[in-house]
Amino acid sequence: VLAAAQEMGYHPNKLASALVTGRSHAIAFWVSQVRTHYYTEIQYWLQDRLRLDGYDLVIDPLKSRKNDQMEVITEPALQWPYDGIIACDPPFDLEKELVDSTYRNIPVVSLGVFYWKEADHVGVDLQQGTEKALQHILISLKVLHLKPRIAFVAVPDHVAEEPRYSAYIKMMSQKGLTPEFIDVPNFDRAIARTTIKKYINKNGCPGGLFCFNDNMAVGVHRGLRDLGLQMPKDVVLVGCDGIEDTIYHDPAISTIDMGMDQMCETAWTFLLRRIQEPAVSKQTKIMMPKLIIRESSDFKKGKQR
Amino acid sequence: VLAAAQEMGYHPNKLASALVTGRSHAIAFWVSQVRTHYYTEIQYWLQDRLRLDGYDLVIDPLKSRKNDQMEVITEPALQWPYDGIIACDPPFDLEKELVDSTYRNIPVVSLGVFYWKEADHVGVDLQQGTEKALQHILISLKVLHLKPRIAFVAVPDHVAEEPRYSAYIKMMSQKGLTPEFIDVPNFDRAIARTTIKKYINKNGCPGGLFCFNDNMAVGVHRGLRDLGLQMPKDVVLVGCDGIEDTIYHDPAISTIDMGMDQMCETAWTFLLRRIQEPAVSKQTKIMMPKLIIRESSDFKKGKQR
DNA sequence: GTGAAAGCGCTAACAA
DNA sequence: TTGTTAGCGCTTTCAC
Repeated sequence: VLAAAQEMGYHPNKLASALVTGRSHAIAFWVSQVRTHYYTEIQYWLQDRLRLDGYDLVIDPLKSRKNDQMEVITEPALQWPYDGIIACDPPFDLEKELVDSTYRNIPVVSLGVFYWKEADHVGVDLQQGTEKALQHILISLKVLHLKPRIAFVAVPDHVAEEPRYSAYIKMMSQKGLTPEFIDVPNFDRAIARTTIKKYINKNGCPGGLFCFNDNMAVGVHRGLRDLGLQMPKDVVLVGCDGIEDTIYHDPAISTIDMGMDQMCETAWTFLLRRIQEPAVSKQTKIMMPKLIIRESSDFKKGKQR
Repeated sequence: VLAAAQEMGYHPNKLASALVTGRSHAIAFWVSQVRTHYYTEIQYWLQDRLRLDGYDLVIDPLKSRKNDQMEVITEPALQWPYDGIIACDPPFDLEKELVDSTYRNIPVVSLGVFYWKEADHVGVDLQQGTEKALQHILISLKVLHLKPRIAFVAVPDHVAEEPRYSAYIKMMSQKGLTPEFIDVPNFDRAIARTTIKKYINKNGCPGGLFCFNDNMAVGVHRGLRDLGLQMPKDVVLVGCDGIEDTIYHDPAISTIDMGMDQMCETAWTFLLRRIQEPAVSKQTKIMMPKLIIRESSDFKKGKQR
């Protein structure tokens, strides 16, 4: 009988079953910064993982094209009756939506550097990660006889309540150094590349550069190479996120590894648990990132070259 | 009234409406090679574009984890009653499924280097693209006084009925050169990196390297740099796909640009048309890729360095 | 055990 | 125009 059904091209209609059971087996993935490899890697991890449990991940970017090319934050569509929502670095102004969805009994788990403290979340303690990175940069600068000038490369609007930012400020004042900001208008690699070049031509090159994320670090890396600057001999570079690409640039880029695999795994465990047991008490985990030292900042490598 | 509905947290249930109208506004995206930036870029293009027309893209990878880490090709789930399917470089053994879905009246459009000739498709003529690339490599080799040894870096299983492969064979015999294959077990960047190093240590370095795709080109690029080889002075490198990352490596990697944006736009136009008018006659387009010459193969740059 | 019937939340067709 | 109703394809329940 089943074989005959197969032959006739029968496929069960998931829609109908979802309608009656109230379980769509669809999970929404909310992202605001879609077009960076960091979010892509997270998406892959999640997708792969959810599939093992028979769930689909529907990407629901919080940005979209208006008119022709502009990108604006939109309200999440939430059209499907999702069984759950995974919110990746949700913007703070979205908390309302998050409340709404828990009100509608759609479980939410947020993950990343930003997270929603009042619900299940998997966070990353970038305060510590950043401190380690800056300490490492300072040592490298000393060994390589570079000037103790460490600049922070970031998009100014995204710096409020930011652990990277506050750790940077704190560390600079602790060490008696002047904070130096290289402001980039957006997260584009191309913009980072041109911005760093303009900045250095105008202000000279800081000894160390700490970038908000790896995407910008890649752009900055390229800009430095355009100027013929060598890492770590002339300047020490460290990014943040831990995307795989950082390995393949030359020199390989040091970064703060957020441990995406663990982060995703834990977030999904939390969400699945809450789907199955809505009343379970709040689930929380804060992860410790790891500093990965590569050629772009490693003074040992610097001496050889 | 509508305001009141909003207040009470009413959201229409897309499932129910889809069930009755027979329109889910969900499009399946079939990919076999998910974890490369090429497919990611395509996914972004499509997602962004579909959203303008109110459609969701559900990623339906044709590979998934078996047991713990193995990846195997699975039958596409096709659980949702998709309004259409976008099949990106579908493997030939999947044609049966594609027939099935058209039989079930789900429109399919395939796009990429591989495509399904019997239905709507947007193809890319890589035969021509590869020829241009190889001609360019030959010129660079001559100008840079490198030996006329051009190797093709690819995964052997994926080379059957392949325009890159056949164009390479053809061009080599035309020029009286011996084809040289660097076989890489899979599409991983890490594998490409180690493989190229082993190969060169054993066989010496070819003057030119043509890589099956940009992902492998990035791995190869890194391997060459590990060996201290300089591009294009010591070896000339060209990839294929046109992913943005190729710009950011140093030296920037030459590539064959498939014109993803145009490809995606056209594919979606075709699919939407067929959804609205199922009887429309077969829609077909073959695009011409562009060779983008960058530092990794540009003899002009080569002389400066 | 096997079979009929109710109903999930909508839309579309029809009646008033 | 407005209100009522049938039914999309399943699952679940309840009767047999």
